[in-house]
Amino acid sequence: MHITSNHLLEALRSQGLRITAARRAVCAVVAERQGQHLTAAGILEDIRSDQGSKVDQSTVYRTLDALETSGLLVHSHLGHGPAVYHLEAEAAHQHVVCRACGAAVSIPAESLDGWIIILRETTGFEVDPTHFAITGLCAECAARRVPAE
Amino acid sequence: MHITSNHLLEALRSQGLRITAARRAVCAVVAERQGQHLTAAGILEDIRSDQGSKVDQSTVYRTLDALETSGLLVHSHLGHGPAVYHLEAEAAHQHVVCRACGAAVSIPAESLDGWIIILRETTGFEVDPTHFAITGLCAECAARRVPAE
DNA sequence: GTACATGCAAACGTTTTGCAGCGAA
DNA sequence: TTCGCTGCAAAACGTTTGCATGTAC
Repeated sequence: MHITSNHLLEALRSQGLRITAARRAVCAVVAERQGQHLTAAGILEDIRSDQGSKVDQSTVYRTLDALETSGLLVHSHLGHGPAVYHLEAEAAHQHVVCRACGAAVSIPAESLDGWIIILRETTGFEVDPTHFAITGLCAECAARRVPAE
Repeated sequence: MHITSNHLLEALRSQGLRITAARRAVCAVVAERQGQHLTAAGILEDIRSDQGSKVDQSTVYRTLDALETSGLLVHSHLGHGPAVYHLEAEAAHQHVVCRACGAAVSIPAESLDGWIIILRETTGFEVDPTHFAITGLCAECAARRVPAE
């Protein structure tokens, strides 16, 4: 599934919001970079360099917020650092991230299915199976350290 | 298992650190409030009200950091807001965080044990079972929205 | 006495907010 | 024309750091 900038703008319009140059710029970057982990700062820089236009950071945050309200975008806080945004409709990219070296390991999606179902039955919580990051230590870093932190 | 303030201070001493009034105050709160999700700000307030003494926030952070180095304390980032601290010796639990309302649900660590073991055997990755949050929708928010499945 | 720890204050990175003017509808 | 949106600047937030003083050992 491919989301275009127009899809995003249409979602904003259907919320009764106006289509402005700033919102076009943000949506263009979000559509262009889909599949990546976007940060507000990264989007801001893209707009400045790729498009040469100037949009304020507060406007970027406000637009991302509107896109989240529309349900097309979600953000997560993966530990330290800025929040990361990605399209809700993106393909699953489940991975675990090494907190020491930053390496990402892909894991089979099905392996968690049973647990997700149990969690839903016991707590009502709907785990988002398409996107979450788990931290830990990759094989290399685990061998180098005694797990502590 | 009950951890006392002295356990914590002893751990600091064995790192070659000095026992000071500020560290006593922080350890007292951590020991007293075990089982709860502590924040740096909450610890600071406890010290001020419960004990009437004054400790600077930077000292609280530095002491918590030292306790983490000792391995007795861990912290997690549950999305928005401040980091939460809890004793390592406490019953391990995962945090599941609602991406809509930010509510955090604690779940027993054992429910993931099988999966963690499989992951270690297949990829060598050592999941840190206390330091990650899984995103999803809590029961309330899931009921309010139709999940874009 | 000598490191080390502290309080203070200021800096930090990320995000939010107040406001006057601009611009989409 | 109207009200929503914008840029700007400043504040808010949680956390970290530099430094002179204080204190455990």
